[in-house]
Amino acid sequence: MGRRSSHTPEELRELILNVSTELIEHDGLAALSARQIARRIGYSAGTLYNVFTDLDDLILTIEQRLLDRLALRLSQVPPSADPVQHLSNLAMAYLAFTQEKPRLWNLLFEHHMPKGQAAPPAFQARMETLLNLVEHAVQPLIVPPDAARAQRTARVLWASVHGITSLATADKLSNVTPENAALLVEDLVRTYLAGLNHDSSR
Amino acid sequence: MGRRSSHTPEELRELILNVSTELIEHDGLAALSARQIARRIGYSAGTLYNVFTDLDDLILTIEQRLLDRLALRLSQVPPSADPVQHLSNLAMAYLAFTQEKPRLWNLLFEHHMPKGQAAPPAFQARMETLLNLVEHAVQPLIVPPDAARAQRTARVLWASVHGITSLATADKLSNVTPENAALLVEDLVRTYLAGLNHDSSR
DNA sequence: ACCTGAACACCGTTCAAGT
DNA sequence: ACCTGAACACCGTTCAAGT
Repeated sequence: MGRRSSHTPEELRELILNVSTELIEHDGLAALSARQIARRIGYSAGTLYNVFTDLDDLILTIEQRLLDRLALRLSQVPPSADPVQHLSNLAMAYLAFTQEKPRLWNLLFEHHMPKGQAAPPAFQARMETLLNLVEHAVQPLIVPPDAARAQRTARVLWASVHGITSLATADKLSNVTPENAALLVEDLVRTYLAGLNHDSSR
Repeated sequence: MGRRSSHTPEELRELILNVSTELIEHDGLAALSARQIARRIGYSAGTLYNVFTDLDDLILTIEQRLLDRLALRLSQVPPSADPVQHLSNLAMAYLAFTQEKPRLWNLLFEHHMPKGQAAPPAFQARMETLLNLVEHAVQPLIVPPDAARAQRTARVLWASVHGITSLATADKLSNVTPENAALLVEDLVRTYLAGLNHDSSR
């Protein structure tokens, strides 16, 4: 039928991303299909391939936007005089963010790169940004200052909070539910941080 | 063509489970398909549905076997006089187990129940068994004894170690890799446990 | 009783042909 | 330049028909 031109390329791209995001949040990654997206935006499936190289490309774009939104959210957490309180606030903001659209957030961990392929640099850069935020918040608690230890601490915290939130969302672990995830995250952060300067193995 | 009878029902069931496990470990859950399994076992796809109600049923069976093997492995961790050391050993055994067949282990978190459906009781029972093992190991560290606190502590530990191992496997978080996952797990367990009796918020 | 093969309603991706 | 529709090689699942 030739050009329809009812949308600019940018509009079309947004349209595809929005519809895809809705599909994922509503029914999970498994419900996402090129043909389904096409149906909803009123184009043929082939058109998707003018805008994205393939579904992986589309999905990675959604993931990156999600990370950007999380970074924005975390950067808005008000500073706190007490570093422990600040880290707790960050963890809670993270938890709240993931629980707003749990299926969408889950996308980050359901979706895997093909084979041994690593995530693209743009993706990793966003992860770095988020980790740096945590690392910075952790610094004051590492005495004497130790860059390597701060790095490790930030990663342990990040991964642990991720573990709690993702199990809570999946509802596979008894008593690890969305309802008490906050309790567990709070426990983790406060107890782990309390242990930082009392660890006999340090 | 009618009955082939070259396998007893039990043999057929094992055959399907084994081939499926290999497919998942080799290429991930996405590579598992009824037709692919059928091809490899030399039956038609329809036969799978004589043995399992659907692919979800098959996958859940594999997951339960996996949890059984992990429970066996953890139960073989030699007792240790020091509770912290024992929990560290358990965490390391868990980590080692997940890294032996990372894609297979990932199945537990890639695969989701349809809609708001919960995991079947048999699945949850196995999870309980594993958690009880950790809970038991945690008891000596909770003074004075407090059942609720021990439960929470065990869940926080479990979910946190899960978070580290799963991020390490997915290779999405910089410096959280299979190579240094052990370092991070060790850090988490020792620091968190050190904080148990030094947490000012307790 | 057990198994097959065709059928149905789906996929992702490509690309010649149309405007 | 942009888009379509057909084509190709796949899916999960069901079920009449065969032995």
